[in-house]
Amino acid sequence: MDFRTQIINASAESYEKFLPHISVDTVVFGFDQGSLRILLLKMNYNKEWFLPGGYVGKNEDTDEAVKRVLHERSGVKDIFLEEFAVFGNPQRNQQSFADYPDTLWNKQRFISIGYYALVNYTHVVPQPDALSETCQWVDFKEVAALNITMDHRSMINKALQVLRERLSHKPIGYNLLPEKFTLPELQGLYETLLGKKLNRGNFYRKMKNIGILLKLDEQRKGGAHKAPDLYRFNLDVYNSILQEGLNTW
Amino acid sequence: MDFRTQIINASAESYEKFLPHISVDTVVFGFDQGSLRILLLKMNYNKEWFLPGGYVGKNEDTDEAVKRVLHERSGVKDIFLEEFAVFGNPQRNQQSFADYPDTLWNKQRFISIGYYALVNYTHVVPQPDALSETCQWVDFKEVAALNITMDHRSMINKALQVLRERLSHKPIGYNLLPEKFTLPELQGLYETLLGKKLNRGNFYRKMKNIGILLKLDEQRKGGAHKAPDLYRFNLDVYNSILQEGLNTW
DNA sequence: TATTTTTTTGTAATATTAACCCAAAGACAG
DNA sequence: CTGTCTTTGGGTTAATATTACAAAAAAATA
Repeated sequence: MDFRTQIINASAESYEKFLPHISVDTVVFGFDQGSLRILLLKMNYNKEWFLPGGYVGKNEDTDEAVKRVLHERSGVKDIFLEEFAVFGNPQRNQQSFADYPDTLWNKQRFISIGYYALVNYTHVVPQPDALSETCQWVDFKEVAALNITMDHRSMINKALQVLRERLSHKPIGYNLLPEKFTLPELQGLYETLLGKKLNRGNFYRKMKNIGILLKLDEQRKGGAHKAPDLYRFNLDVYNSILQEGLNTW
Repeated sequence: MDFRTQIINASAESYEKFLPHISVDTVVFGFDQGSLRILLLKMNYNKEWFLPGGYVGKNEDTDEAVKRVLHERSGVKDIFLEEFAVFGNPQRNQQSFADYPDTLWNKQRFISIGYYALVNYTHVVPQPDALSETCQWVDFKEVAALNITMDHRSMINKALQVLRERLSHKPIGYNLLPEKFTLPELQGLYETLLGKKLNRGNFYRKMKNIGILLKLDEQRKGGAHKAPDLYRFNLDVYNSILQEGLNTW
């Protein structure tokens, strides 16, 4: 079955199952070896890259819709999700599928709800959908060079901007790091998310003062040089700060 | 024309003009005499209070839709707006209009995009719509005692929570205060938004260090006691910080 | 009308606390 | 031993909290 037939068949089904005019798109952040990565797909149709996304079932919660879509793309359930912006320009997907009939599901005007997700890189098995030639992790630094569809580039940038702002109000790391991790690894995560270096001594002290770290009685052996201490998060404290926020002012 | 006829007539028109299943609701914040107020309407139908809101035209930007709605409710154009959350629970408006036919526009499942607006209290002339008995400013402290429809109370709380978080990354006041204002007034605004007292000396120094204030060569006469200096915002600096954000970390 | 009282503003001086930077000590591989 | 990386501690600077006080203006008093 060729791409055209596929997408026209899917169209009819989508009108049945989903709310019209509403889509969700997700910027999935992963962290591996000190670099920030996002999950992208590449369309068969026009070879453009795009974010994992989908539509909201007629009786489905929007958050659940995103979780369903991400489970299909990554094999992971229970993903940490937050809405970060809505993209409601009526022209945003106007040029898409120009050579298809106007009644095609995909040619509707879509208001897209933007989510970001934080996932453990190692748990993800990227799975392309039927209309994509690939689904893979892309280093954030390489995103600038890609041909990205519609407004998905600005979605990515906005997601990171909002994530950075929330970084000063909420703890982060539980969803991006393995269960046991070292302080240099946590610092590396913050540095890549913020895009700048932080002072080591201050970072250690700050993290310890927040009170979300539990030092384990073991160390990460095997690497060259001194073995760093392993930590895990104190989930009680972590979650309560996620709720109440760190106070500024 | 009675309420029932009215709403059924409006229904047909809404199906023509608006995107289905999508609504916008706005928490309009105003500031007067040291107290925080929000704009609320009271439904004729069931006497419940609700936020000014509406629907998105089939070829209208979501932000524009909110501006249109707020212009109708307040007479004000060029309102400062930010999206703060999406409310997508499929049950959120389930009980509404139980005694009306299922085909009624208002009985659809709606995913609502939540905005907050910051407006100059004195510029607003509240205007009820055809289905409401009143549209008025309500002191934020009195909101808790009101009978509020659907999830609009949690919308209000969430709006204030997000606004407080953004307060440490963005300047505020230009949209809520008169053009010329005093430092005690600005401090009062921050205190009511944050819900706590701030130290005078530190607040003064902090504000002056940010560099968004211009001290005028005049004072607020007429009140009792010492006449405070008048200030206005340095809009160039103000807007650039709105864009780039105040840096934490 | 002149003077005092009261209250708030604007700012300075000081103490306390937190953030920041640097470098020494500890640990481990080679 | 040596080099490199992790931790920790000390010293410094910046931010915040506390206190104090003079200046200003309306209101009260004489």
